Amino acid sequence: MKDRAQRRTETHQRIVEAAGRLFREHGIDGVGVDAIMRKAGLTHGGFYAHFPSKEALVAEVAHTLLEKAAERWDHISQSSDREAALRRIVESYLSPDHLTSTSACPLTTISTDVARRTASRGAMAEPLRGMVDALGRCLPGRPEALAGLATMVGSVVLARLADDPLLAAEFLAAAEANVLAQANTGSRGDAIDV
Amino acid sequence: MKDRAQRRTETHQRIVEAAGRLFREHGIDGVGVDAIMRKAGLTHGGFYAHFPSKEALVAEVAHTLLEKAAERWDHISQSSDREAALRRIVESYLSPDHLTSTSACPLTTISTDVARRTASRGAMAEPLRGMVDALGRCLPGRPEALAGLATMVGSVVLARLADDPLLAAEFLAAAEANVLAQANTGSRGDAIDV
DNA sequence: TGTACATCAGTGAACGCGCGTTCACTGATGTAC
DNA sequence: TGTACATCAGTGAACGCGCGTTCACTGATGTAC
Repeated sequence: MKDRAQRRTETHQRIVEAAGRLFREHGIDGVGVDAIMRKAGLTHGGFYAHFPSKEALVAEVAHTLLEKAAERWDHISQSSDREAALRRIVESYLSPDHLTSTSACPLTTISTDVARRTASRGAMAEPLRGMVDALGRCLPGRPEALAGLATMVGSVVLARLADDPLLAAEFLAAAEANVLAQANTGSRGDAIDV
Repeated sequence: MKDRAQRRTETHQRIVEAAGRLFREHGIDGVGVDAIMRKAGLTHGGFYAHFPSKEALVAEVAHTLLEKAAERWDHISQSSDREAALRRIVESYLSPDHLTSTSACPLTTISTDVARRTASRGAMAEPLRGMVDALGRCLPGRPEALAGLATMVGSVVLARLADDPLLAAEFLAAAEANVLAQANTGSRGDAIDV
């Protein structure tokens, strides 16, 4: 029974992992159950031994993907050197690789799709709060964390839409300057130059 | 011949308009040609008298929607009172109505869908540059405009995802403070309090 | 330990359905004389 | 101005296809004695 349960869990995670990659690359409606199961090394019929519906998978994938990102940020934000932690988060989020990676942040790839679906809307809410909290630990306050996350997500989305490496790089650089500058606002002192 | 051409153009625009609303509300893959034509007061077969394919419509809708937004911002940004112009743009973009409106900015609703489709990728690039330029006229420089647009787009997307009116309002308020504060950065002087 | 039976993750054919697209057609609007 | 013909925006039935889901089944792994 233990082997069985363990294998089952492993397969379940393999499906979630495969779907996570495919959803981010082609959009949720751009990927069928068949393609997901093939990527997970299985056939489509077995899908319903693991999920009641595709919508249930979407909700789990959305939550899982953002939860992992939240955990990473949480870990980094525990560092005693706040500015270094902020720089680590911001620089990796706003790196050129993030624009094309199949492991891109779900906030920049499937957030609008997820928000529209009643079944999965809300699945990302809790890890989203976690990301705001983690960022908040590296910045003067909560408003800076909320705006900082928004700036990063928006710049990645717009950089992809620009369809021009130069404009894309400008978006990322401008966002980086904006967020890093927030570290020195409010009670911490005067703004640095952007 | 003039009546015919005029009627044809009107119908064409009616289809684009209907598709624009439906795409933003349900996503591009969430709306069929049939639904679009019915909303435009026609039957689905007539669609191909106006567009070679659904993908062609997607590209035109994406471009048209953002072009209109760019023109609005461009007009506002011509004002002599830069700060008032900025406030007009920012406050309307970050109003609670923007979260649920069927005429929401396409950058916050269909940008990821559009960016993924080879046929429509790039359709929004030119009006996107226009929006950056317009915002730039109300802010000290180009980096502030790029970051400001990213912040506004990101905060609307995340506010929708929050699935909680309070957190949503926090995102919008934080973004508003961030962008308005940019008006006083760089060569213009020290930062105002957020 | 060996045997008989139970479980159940995974298979693959089949389903109904809605999609994007095609096409023969209609009938109102346009042109030619 | 009136008549005959041409045009073409729009109709609606039909198409092939891929989707999400179902289901009878298989066979490896588990349990009972």
